[in-house]
Amino acid sequence: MAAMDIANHLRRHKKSLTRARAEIWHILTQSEKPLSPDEIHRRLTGHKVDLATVYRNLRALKDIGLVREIDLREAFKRYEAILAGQHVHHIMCQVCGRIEKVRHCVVQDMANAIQKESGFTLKDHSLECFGICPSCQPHKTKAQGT
Amino acid sequence: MAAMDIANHLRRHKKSLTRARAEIWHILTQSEKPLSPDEIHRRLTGHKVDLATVYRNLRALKDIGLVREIDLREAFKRYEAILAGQHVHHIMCQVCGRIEKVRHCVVQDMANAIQKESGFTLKDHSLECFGICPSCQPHKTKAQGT
DNA sequence: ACAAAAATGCAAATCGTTTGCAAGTTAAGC
DNA sequence: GCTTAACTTGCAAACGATTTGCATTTTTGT
Repeated sequence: MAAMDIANHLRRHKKSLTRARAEIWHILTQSEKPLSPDEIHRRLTGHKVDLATVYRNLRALKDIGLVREIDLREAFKRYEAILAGQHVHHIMCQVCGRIEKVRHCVVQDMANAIQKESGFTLKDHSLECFGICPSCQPHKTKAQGT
Repeated sequence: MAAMDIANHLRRHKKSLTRARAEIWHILTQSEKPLSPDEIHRRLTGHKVDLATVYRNLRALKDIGLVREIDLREAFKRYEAILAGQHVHHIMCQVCGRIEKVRHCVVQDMANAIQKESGFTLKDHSLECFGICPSCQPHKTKAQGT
């Protein structure tokens, strides 16, 4: 999704390109990691934008495919801009909380196996990883479910 | 985790094997799919157990590795018993909500790639799939982020 | 059986997120 | 540019899942 296209993309879905929307989109595209609604809200600099508006816009952007919602087992969800159809997963350090992107993904390889095993057609998936980042090694952490 | 071992496992962690705990564990081991705290609560038949107690026990069981917490993009989390070190993922039908297990998992194959790419050591991951189950084909659904 | 530790019920509190509504902003056509 | 309909926003209240304080009850280890 090129930055230029956002206005058209919104228009196609009968959505307006509002100041809040533009600012939120800009913040997301500039961030190296997915952000929580609250983090986004705190980064808004211009005119006052209500947190409820941030939530409403994140949902709107998600609904039309501009934004991805990510669950890293925190108390809240995170959001990131979907750029150029990229397929991204994340790995979060269980010690320091650092979040990085993981571009390698083998899940599509599972599609056939899943199709055979369950008869489901795979449409989408969430894959989030947890581990220990280089600077936190060799800490130990408690086991977690998968 | 053999059913027999639960008492010992709890004892090792200074936890008691209470009636509520035993009942919740039984319900989880008998379920074919992960259950929400509320579903578990409603399935409790014996003496009255408060919903808060269900939450406290699920957390306790999760903390000592007997239970796995699962996020299927619903408003709540689901929980399932971890039996015999099984490694399980899930696929939920985007049309009817049916949930099935997916035993095939290729994520471990990603470990090396992730290690190289980010320097993280992979400790754990969440992989939940969404698609269309056999009886709901060939419905169409809106796209979702990954 | 006892004392100490752990768990429970109940009610209130949290906290992320959503919603109703009146007022403000944006889009589309003229 | 102006006008109206459609879409958004701020604000406050509502929500729903989950958590917590505390007095009481149950379980544990001896």
